[in-house]
Amino acid sequence: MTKPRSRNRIKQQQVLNAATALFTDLGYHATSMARIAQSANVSKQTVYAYFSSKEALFSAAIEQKCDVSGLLDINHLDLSDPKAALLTVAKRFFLMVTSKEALAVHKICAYESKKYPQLSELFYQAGPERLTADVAKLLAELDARQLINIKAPHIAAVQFLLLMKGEAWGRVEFNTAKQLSNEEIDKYLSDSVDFFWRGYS
Amino acid sequence: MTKPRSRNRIKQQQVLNAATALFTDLGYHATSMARIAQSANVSKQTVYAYFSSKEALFSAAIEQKCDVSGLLDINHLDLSDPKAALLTVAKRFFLMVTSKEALAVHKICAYESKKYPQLSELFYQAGPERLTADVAKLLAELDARQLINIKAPHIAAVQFLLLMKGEAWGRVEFNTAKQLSNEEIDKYLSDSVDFFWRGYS
DNA sequence: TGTGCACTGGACTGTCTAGTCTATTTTAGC
DNA sequence: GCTAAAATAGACTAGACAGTCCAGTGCACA
Repeated sequence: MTKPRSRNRIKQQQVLNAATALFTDLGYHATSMARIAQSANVSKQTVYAYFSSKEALFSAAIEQKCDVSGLLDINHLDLSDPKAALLTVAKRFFLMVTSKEALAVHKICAYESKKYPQLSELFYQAGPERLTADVAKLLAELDARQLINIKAPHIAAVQFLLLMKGEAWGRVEFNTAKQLSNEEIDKYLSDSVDFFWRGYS
Repeated sequence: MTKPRSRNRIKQQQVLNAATALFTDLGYHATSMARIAQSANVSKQTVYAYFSSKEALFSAAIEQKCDVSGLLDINHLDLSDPKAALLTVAKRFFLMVTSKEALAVHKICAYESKKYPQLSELFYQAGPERLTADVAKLLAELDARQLINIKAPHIAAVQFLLLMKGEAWGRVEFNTAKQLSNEEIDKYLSDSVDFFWRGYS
């Protein structure tokens, strides 16, 4: 029953998409296979034709949301104004990291990291590690052009990304009553880019 | 059956402790009431005598782990060497935030923040908000003594704490195969305190 | 010594859900 | 149009688990 037969890849994708939406929205336990089938407009039997178990479907569903390659798009930045370039990266990163989907995947991978260690490993590599590498590359480039003074780009990249999460990220993650305004966030990001710049100039 | 009768508060605490241990270890769904009763050396009936439902017990169990007051102990620091004081705070913070218990509570509150919004609110206030306020107070004191130049202590405190999580925190959170050594962590923390200091001197 | 409360253990109910099975219908290629 | 694979609806099994019920035990206090 596990083997995906040849014909209809579309159904498989329907199932996967429905599963991703439900898992990230409701979590693992609150999402039933029946509900996934219903939401995908497919019979339960079909779900099991493509995915051998709930666990397998869960893994496949989360996996397809882990990848963030190209998100910061660091290769198309105008480096003539390096601080502005960093601010652009900071804003892209912040938007991504506070997006509903990214947060959901983050939570679910962290929570299920015991049950699915290979999944959280995958998340970490395709997510944080990838982003850090991108930023490190950018910082190394700025250093090579003598626009900034960074001898350990990886560490600096870690610091940069952590900084840019700010208070707002935690507040979104825990869905607190008080949320920061866009103005506060913009100010925080630009202050933090300045701060980062001062530390490495 | 909901009312806790007068006599035996000890049993109630036994139940609560067992529940906390199991919930933080296994998560909400994987922890059954029967198992809690067993682990507390108590009958299921007794569990229900003190806590009206699984949800109520869960809330009570997590609540008792949220509080981190006094953890950084900022009032007994030697401020004659401010950078050393910051490094001390950084180390305390890092140890706390990567501890098994803190991570478990963090994950569970984030994951269940939709189902238990009041719980994640409580966590945020008793945890991150509290720690940030402590650090902000310390930074304001350093500023008052003209040892550092910080006009927005709250923001600087947010930055400080984010920085000190480092790469190691994420790796512990997601339980990645590669973990950083104590030497790497110590180096990162002291580098980051230096970096923070440069940004605000 | 007797009364009543706290507690125990285990049986029991109802519900939910992963996963299977069957009989039937749809679809695609020849 | 024929055939076989693919899909469907829905019934069904089996197990887990929240929460209740009950009959009985032990302890505290008067």
